[in-house]
Amino acid sequence: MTTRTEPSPAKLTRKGEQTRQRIVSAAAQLMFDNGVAGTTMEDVKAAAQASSSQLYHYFADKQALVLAVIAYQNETVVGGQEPMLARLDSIEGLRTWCDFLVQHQRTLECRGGCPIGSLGGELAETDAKARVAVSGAFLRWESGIRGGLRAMHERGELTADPEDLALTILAALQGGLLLTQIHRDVHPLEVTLSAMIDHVVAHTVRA
Amino acid sequence: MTTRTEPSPAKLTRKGEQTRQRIVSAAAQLMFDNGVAGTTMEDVKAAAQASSSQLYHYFADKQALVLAVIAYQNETVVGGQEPMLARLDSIEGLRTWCDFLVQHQRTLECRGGCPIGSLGGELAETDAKARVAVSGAFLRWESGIRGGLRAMHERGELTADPEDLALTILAALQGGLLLTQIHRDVHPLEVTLSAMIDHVVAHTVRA
DNA sequence: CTAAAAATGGAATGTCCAATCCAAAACTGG
DNA sequence: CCAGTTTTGGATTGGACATTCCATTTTTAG
Repeated sequence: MTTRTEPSPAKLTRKGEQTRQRIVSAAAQLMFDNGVAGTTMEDVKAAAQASSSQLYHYFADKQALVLAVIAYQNETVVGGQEPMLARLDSIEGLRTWCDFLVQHQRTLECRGGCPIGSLGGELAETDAKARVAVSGAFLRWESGIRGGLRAMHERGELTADPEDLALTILAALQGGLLLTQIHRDVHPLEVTLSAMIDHVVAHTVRA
Repeated sequence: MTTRTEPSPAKLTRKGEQTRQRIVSAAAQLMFDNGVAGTTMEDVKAAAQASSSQLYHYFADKQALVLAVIAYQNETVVGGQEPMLARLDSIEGLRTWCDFLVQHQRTLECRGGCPIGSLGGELAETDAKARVAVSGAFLRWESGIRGGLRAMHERGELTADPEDLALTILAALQGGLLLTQIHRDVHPLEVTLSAMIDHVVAHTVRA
């Protein structure tokens, strides 16, 4: 017998799937722009061009929608970066990734911070499920970073512990993003990531 | 003529000052525990043993109370750390500070994250005044860290730029705190701060 | 083609909560 | 001690917002 832990709404038509997606991505955008508390179900309804029935047909309540948004950002943000993370097995790849992150913040005018970190910070103390979901997203992200570093390590180019290094880089990124968001200035992110590159280089032996 | 930018409630009796303080510190604790959105004025009323009249006598609205809480945490958290930050002019002092931060998180069972960073993350996109206030608190914090590093630099013990280093350390601390909060595990903070110490040491010439 | 299941429309409900108001009490300065 | 100011009590209000409900339309599967 299979234990049904998830109250998944059974079947989902193609159309249903589309509507659900429309709701989730609209909610994700709104929550990125205005925070979870700053986003009402009415806002989501309007942005997704949906009705109350639709919202509550696909999601039991707002919390369920929030969980779906976290999963969505996990896929979008972390998943979307994985190709680039796969090239983190060289200083060159690391530089490319950092440049991308800084450039992305410039594009956003330093608004919103990290889509995942922001959700985590806002929900950690009020929604245990959300906290765990964000935790999972961070683990996946960390794992992506670790992959390349591990390769460098196994090739003997990196002397430091790839595990610790990956965790440090993710933390520095999160902190840099937060300061950049608060100050509305990319400088903190630039300096912090630059220091991380420096830090990795310091533990690298010449090619 | 003096421009009155602040709608400060003019005179404040000793008793009034006490009541105000009681409200702010109760609100600060609640907002640390449950977030701003998760804290209602009723909660504050109950915790501070105050009435509606009192809340709205001392604060125009919830946003004004939030600003007061940010100022309070600025004093409490950053101000409270300044004695320790003053000793950041040696690796020894840096280690002591980091140990304190980690130990503090252990005491809190990794709950709440950074009292200032959390407020910033939650409010940055919805309350411009709050964002600026948090920005100020971070600048003060950064300045505190920078002081000691600058001393080391001027003594010729530190080769790296104290400005950039201070910013990096603050970012790493914030990121480490966030990950520690989300994962409910001090490990991320420990590893990250440890890497920062390592990073500073790498730019230090022997005594 | 038809019955069951899924998707949708849209009004309605009830709760929560920030903010207001009218007095009354306590305190301050002269 | 007295007039003015500050502080407090506590009921009330008005709106925002999550959620529910019932009817209707659309889609799926056999």
